[in-house]
Amino acid sequence: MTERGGPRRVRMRDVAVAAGVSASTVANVLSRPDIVAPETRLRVEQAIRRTGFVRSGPARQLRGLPSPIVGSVVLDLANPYFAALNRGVEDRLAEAGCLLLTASTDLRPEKEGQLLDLLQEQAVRGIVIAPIGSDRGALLAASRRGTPVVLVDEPRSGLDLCAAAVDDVLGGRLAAEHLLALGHRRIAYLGATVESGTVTRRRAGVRQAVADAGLDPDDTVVDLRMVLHPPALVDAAAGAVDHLLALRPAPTAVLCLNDTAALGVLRRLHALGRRVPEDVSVVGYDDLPFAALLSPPLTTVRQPTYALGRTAAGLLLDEARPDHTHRQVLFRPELMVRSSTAPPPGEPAADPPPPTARRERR
Amino acid sequence: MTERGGPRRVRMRDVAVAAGVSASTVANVLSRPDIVAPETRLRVEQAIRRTGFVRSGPARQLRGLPSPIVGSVVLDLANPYFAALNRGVEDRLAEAGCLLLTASTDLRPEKEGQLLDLLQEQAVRGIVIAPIGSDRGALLAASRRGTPVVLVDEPRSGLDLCAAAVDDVLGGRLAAEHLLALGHRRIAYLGATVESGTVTRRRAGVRQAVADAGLDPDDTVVDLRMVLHPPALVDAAAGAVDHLLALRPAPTAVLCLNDTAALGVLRRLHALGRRVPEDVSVVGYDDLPFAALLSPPLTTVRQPTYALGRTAAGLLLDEARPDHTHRQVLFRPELMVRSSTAPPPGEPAADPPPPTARRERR
DNA sequence: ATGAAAGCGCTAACAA
DNA sequence: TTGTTAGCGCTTTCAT
Repeated sequence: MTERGGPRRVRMRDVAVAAGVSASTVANVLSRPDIVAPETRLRVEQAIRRTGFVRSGPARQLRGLPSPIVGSVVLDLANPYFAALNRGVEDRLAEAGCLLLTASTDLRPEKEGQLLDLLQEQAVRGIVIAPIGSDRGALLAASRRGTPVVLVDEPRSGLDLCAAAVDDVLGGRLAAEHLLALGHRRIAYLGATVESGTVTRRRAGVRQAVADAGLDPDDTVVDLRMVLHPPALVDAAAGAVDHLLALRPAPTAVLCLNDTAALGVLRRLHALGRRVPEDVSVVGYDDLPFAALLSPPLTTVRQPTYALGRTAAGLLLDEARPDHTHRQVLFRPELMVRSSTAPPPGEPAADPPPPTARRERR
Repeated sequence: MTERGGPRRVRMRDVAVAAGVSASTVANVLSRPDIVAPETRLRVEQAIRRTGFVRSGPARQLRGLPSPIVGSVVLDLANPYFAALNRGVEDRLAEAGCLLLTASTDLRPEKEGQLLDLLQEQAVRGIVIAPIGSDRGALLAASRRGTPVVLVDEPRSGLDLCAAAVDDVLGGRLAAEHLLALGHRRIAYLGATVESGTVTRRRAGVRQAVADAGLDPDDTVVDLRMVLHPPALVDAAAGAVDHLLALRPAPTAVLCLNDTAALGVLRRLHALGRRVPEDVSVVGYDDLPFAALLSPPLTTVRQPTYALGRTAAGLLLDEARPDHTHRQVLFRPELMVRSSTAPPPGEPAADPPPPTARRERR
């Protein structure tokens, strides 16, 4: 139908011939138009358009020019949290003319390792990664070999890398302090058997808050761990509710690893006829757009997701500068108190929320 | 601290020297290990590990090997619909050892054009695109020049390209038929001033259904169009509610362009003290995970989002086969009837929903 | 202002 | 079984 024999890619040479000049002149028109005679330039530009020439990125990279591609490795791009984070990264990079190549690890360290190799093979400009494996060695090695690596959602912990993270321990503390102030003394923390560092650190924050309140974390905090992956997170969370309700003494509140899990928890509690927050209090994490509109509106911890992504990208771009030094940017999470939390059953009126909390304006 | 003068990338030559062989032997160890003497192979493999060698993708591409990178161009990756779609694309590609490079157009045709150029410049293996501009010429040109292009969320319409799409007209029809059967005779369609083809086609489906019911679409369907971009979608949708309520005669139902917009509509209606569905019925689109958990649970149109992404990726991978012929895969949307829709105020009991609808199991 | 030439790191055909 | 060689398409001196 169209030309036979596979559409040969148009090269600079072809344009040169079409314009009656040499290849280097074509190159000059593209890279330093000012040093080409206006009339020649015009001829070349027309030839470029006429032939549909697109220059070859791979060839340019081979010549030593930097790739415009940055890699992003997240836990799961279908998770709205990472989607928003990634959008922040993408936007900041776009301002620098860069593109973002994203892949999900599904919390599997071996997949993370493969992706890291693949990205280095592509000679990307750098990598933004929310790591799951504990193998920081591979990250350090990549960085040392010339592929800058920026941690996101994970603190620097003394590593020779840049990092953009949220204070997860604080996030856990804020949520726990809120529940403790309401009078809860038996709190479930819904995590997973395989979970990211963020989730683990928040649990530590919860336990800290409990200890600071003079209570024993081992008595007060109940560890609930979902087995993920075959079931979708929201369903696994729903399933966890049955375990929760079977516990004795029964927890009066659940802290969920994120809003999506809270969604599943609410669904199952509704289905079982338990009232939220009268019978059980539920707290989410992330403050996704839908959190404020669930029934009841979800108390949750807000993270500056998009800004986090932008910041990580900014740190990565900065690595190209000669005077760059690795650094960490740490954001603060914020408790959003809504209607899914209340004093436990049989408790008098609540204390006021702690000063760090923000009660939502209408 | 580490080596001085920038960490020079390790090349095949370096490995060859370290192993005391030639570069081609190293290449052979990597590409056809079986033709290398076991003992030599071992020496080379050790040298590879010792030196931290990573082969150069750009150089391989220049030699004519295909890039493992596929480009994905969506309207907005922060939109959970596209995030899920993209995850489908990513997973299918991963099975073929490919990586996905995603960028958002924000519904801006000029950004779409730039991205297309950038991706072709990178000599990606192919492009999956949810197009916004009407400039199919650029897509066709890219395809003809050797970068396969697969349309997603957009029908083929006779173009010489593959496409994976959902029947949007049908989706609009289903939603409208449901409302008509409930007795609604004045229905608002909440779209945008700049909207994707999907949204436009659904409106057409709505009008068709109305016409088929013997009513005049111009009287029955009210066009509500949000100005997007400065305000986030959910806020813009909330704002549109005020316009909606000012209309005379007032619509008794709103069809929203997606679930996120429906979120905003519900929020504002609640804030204004209107009851859903008693005063106004609301219908979303996409059936995102939170839709079933809003108050009230949202009637919406489900799309096979993840499958759509997988299919698109599959079509793209198929383009590499010599006997490939372009084709379209069309999915059917499905109406999910929940509690945000009911007969209009002052209407007797509802007719049963049309046979295409699915009433959710508890 | 333009062109000739070298070479980036790799692969594949061919020679040894 | 291993090594030699000739480019892939481009950028960049360095002539002209």
